[in-house]
Amino acid sequence: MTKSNISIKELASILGFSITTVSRVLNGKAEQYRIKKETESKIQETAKRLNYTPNQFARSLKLDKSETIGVIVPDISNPFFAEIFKNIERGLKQHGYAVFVGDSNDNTELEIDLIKHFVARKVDGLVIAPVGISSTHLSQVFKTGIPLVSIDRSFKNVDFPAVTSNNFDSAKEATIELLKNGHRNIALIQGLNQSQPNTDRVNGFIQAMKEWDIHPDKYSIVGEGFSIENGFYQTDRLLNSANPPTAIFALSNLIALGALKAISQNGQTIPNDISLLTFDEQAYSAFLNTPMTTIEQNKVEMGNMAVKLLIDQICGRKPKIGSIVQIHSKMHLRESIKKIN
Amino acid sequence: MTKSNISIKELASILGFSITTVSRVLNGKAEQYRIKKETESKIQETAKRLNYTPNQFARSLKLDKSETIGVIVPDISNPFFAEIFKNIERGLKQHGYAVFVGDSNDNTELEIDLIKHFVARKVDGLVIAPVGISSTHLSQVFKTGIPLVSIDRSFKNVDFPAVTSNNFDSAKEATIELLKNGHRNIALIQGLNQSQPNTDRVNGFIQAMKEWDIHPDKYSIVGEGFSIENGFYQTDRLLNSANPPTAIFALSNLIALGALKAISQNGQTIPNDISLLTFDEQAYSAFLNTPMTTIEQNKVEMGNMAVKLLIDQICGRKPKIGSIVQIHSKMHLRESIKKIN
DNA sequence: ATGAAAGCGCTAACAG
DNA sequence: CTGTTAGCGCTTTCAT
Repeated sequence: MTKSNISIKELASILGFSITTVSRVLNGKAEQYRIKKETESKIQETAKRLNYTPNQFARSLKLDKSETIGVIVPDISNPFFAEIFKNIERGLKQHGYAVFVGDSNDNTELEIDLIKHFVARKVDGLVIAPVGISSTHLSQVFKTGIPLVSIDRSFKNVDFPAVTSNNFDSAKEATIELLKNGHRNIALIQGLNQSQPNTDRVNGFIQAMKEWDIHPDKYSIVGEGFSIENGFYQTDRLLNSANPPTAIFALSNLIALGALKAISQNGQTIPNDISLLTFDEQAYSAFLNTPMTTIEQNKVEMGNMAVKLLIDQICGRKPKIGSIVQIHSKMHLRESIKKIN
Repeated sequence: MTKSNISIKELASILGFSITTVSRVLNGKAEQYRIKKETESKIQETAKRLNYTPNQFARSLKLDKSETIGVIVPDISNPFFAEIFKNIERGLKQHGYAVFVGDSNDNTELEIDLIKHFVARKVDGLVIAPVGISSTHLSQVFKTGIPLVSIDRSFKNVDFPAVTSNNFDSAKEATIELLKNGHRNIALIQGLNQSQPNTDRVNGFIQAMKEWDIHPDKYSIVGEGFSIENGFYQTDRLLNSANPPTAIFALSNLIALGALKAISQNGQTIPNDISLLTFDEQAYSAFLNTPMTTIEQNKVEMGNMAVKLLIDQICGRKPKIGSIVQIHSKMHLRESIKKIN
């Protein structure tokens, strides 16, 4: 239904030049084909005056590329993904791409569906924050030759590049912060088991404990999802257990929110009764009654790197097999950790 | 660079039918052209087997429509817009559209730019959460025949439809809640002056005051932006003024966050020292030290309605001039308002 | 019940 | 320095 604009053909006939010449000028190839300066400026000027815009479909059909990228996230209403996305969109736009978004709603079927959809529309590349654990569908598209980068989550034994946070190191660093403050009986509330970021974080936690010679009997690892409910349930259970922890390490902001609720319902306060530390800096983190110590993933860098890795592929620079770029996170030390002896 | 799929031409030659026949079957027009059942099923079957997918560009070029919608938001990392967007994307996908997103970064120039970009890509329609106060560029595209609906903000004297919250009514209702609890000296901290939602909310507030016969000298309206900084600055000022308010009504979640900080820095607590009420329900609203009373806009309904209004236009149902659909908001009464006498 | 052929708007190989 | 022309993959008018 879009109102049809002027075509290159009409433009040519109005100007009295051939289609080719017009096309060349409009594609910045005047120099290359030694087109007269006068001709060039005349064409440029009339094109502008008549508000000529090239028909993308004809272009894409001819060139077999769309100048379009598909981005898929598990949940765009999650600020973490929204912020990453914002940076990806900005970067891609600067490179002249329009971006399709799909929200997979944390559902692999939907993710596969979206990929097909985008492939049918001949996107020049794909940036995907994958739902989960399986990656075969991703390898499949990548093998058909579509540039691809995965973000937030990576996979083993896979050809396409990924950008993630340094989950292992930052979890370890955060744990050490707890240890330095005298905590030993620490409870880690984890997110989705088996997902790569969760595994890395858990391993970082365990490594710190190992290095400080804390016996596994001393601490606990519980939980099974990045949700408020999981955070609430586990914290409530921990607080009412025989040997409640002195500190809780939550692996996501939602888990922390659930923990907050359980702590307050149990009549306890942070950090007097219990210390709390969490992944994911949020706008409100510093504004909670007790400003929260958090680990902030660098969403700007992650987005930028994803764009770079994608553009590299599009320009024919093949990624090193299994290349995973880790972006450094940053800890915000605030008042939710109590020093004990 | 996308790996070229099989074309209708190849398909035809493999099958031994003409391109025309194949095209007809694949477009579900077998019946209409009385194509033999046998022929039809043979074509369908091979198409599926060879994994044929039509080339969208060729289709779009021929049909002059893209089955694509452009959506523009001022800030996708703002959960309010992200959630609305999520619903829009879902609805549009169900109608077979792919959706381009643009983030205007609260900048009208960028918004105009994105519109041009999307128009050049011949989107079949546009959903825009406009940055601001001017709407001439919107009227312009709409006049060229591109279906358009604006969301969150509406404009006067404009032909395209809009969906917003019932800002006036919900602000009035919220104010009355404060009044019923005995508050008179209320400070309203507003957002972007002159923007339609802000104006409506301020007017709702004033109307409530009028109906309760509260003289304008009693209350105050301050502030000039939907930001944390504005919330902090104004609250700090109010708390240290000669006649501090007993309640603050914040017109956005960010303003409330700033207020929270100022209140805590001044050594005061909610609701003992001061009551607080705010627009925008957030994941953390109920988890703050004092669970916050909020006004939640119905983002699901807003998104769905925007999709409906757009599809209506695409299907040729012209919108009533100046039609603005208002979606009802909902108040969450929690513990941040103190009853005083 | 099926096909031939034109044409959507553009680029690029080939031809001066 | 500029032009002619083929063809990208599809839909559709006109023929048969």
